[in-house]
Amino acid sequence: MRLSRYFLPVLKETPAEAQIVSHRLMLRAGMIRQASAGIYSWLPLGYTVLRNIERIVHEEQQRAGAIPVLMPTIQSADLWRESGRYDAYGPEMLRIRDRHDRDMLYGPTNEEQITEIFRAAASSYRDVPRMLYHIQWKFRDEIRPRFGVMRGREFLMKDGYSFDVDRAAAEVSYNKMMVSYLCTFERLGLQAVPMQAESGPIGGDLAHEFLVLADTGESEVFLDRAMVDMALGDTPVDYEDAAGLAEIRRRWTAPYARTDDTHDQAAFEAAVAEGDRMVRRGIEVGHIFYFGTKYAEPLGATIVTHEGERVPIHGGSYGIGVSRLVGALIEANHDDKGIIWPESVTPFAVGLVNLKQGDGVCDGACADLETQLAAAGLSVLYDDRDERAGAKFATMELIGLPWRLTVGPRGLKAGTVELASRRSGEVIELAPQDAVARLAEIYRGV
RNA sequence: CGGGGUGUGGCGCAGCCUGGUAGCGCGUCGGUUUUGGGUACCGAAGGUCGUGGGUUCGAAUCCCGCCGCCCCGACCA
Repeated sequence: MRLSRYFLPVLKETPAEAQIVSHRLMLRAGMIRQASAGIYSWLPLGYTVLRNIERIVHEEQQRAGAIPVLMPTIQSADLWRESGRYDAYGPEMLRIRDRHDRDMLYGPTNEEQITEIFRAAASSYRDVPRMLYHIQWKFRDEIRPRFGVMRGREFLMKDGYSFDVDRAAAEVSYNKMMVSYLCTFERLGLQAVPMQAESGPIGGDLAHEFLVLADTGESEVFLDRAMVDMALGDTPVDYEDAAGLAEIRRRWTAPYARTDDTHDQAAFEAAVAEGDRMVRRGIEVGHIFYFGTKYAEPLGATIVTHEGERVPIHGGSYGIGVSRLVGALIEANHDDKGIIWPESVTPFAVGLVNLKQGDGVCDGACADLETQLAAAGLSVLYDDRDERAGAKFATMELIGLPWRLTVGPRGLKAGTVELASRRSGEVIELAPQDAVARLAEIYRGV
């Protein structure tokens, strides 16, 4: 993509309304534009990142055995009356009336809908376990939307649902999702710590929130230092191995890690040595919980067991805030110059800066690089504007491309271009074809 | 919903107290400059001053209503 033909409305000055760094940088980098309070348009750069995150979530969900569907944003109130939540949900639910005066709503979540879909098709223990999920826009009429896409009213969420014959089986599904979440966040380059969450009406410990540590987080969190650099790394993940999944969950939930909702200071002090106690702030990016038969019972979603007994389906619900993750990623990856995208979500693999636009040799070298990068399957944003070098570098830094190729007459005389890392600042000079090979190597398997 | 702010070209702001018909910086456009970290100069375009009403010879400015947006609190991916 050539910048002269792209749509990238970057801002030199910081918009006054943006209070936190991710919001400021998203506006400045031309990723989003506010439509009204808590509602945003996604501009090309932001939309690309959003889709990249979506893609990773899709891949990891399906790897864990979840099956993609797509449910509507607008729902009928009838189902919600059946579950009893139409009245329970409160003003946060956007209620709409259609031309026939029927009560509709813009879905804040989809438990009712998915349960209705599943109950119509499932009749026996042979129909479970199943996990269905979708990535769809939600609307919650927050009292006070703020922080850009971190707390919007309209937001993109992955919500998944598991269906099992009993609690023990549901726990296996739960573990699959927990591990899937660990894999997902790790691929996104985020350290998201699973924390004991309020377990709701069912009890037990099958409820966790995943929090990214960041000073601008909305929740206060208490955790054992051991959680901070825990990583799956090369740990093999086999979603068919229930015992292995349970072991991963055990390991990741052993150290103390709780939000202020569930925090118990005495337990914290008993479990963690003073020097390892961390009190920080966190951004909630995921939430998994087992809700038992909460929806299956009122909605009559039942299956017949192997023994011939009709039982309500045991369900679980698993959310990832996809649009929020864009903000969380920036909160976790930025410096005073701008964003620093992880390779897994960057909108372009590399930025290309031509230091002498209009010079035949430089222009030609850049065009060659474009071709070679495309052949290697690498996306490139080529700043071909007639601009000063400093302005070009600053733009690349602001929008956070992790790698930058710089082409100038000085280097070309020696047959080299510069490859610079946004994260480390390191700059190396090498032949153009070697730079492409190096980038291909970096992005292999990302 | 309670408390505190704010609304003036695309962005950031001044002007408002003390009414006289709108200004600055950035950006944009046309030139010159051909640039190794936001270059300089010349020229230009662009504004129903959120909105409705009132006071006045005259309102961005004073008064009243409404709306939008932001911040602080209780809820949430």
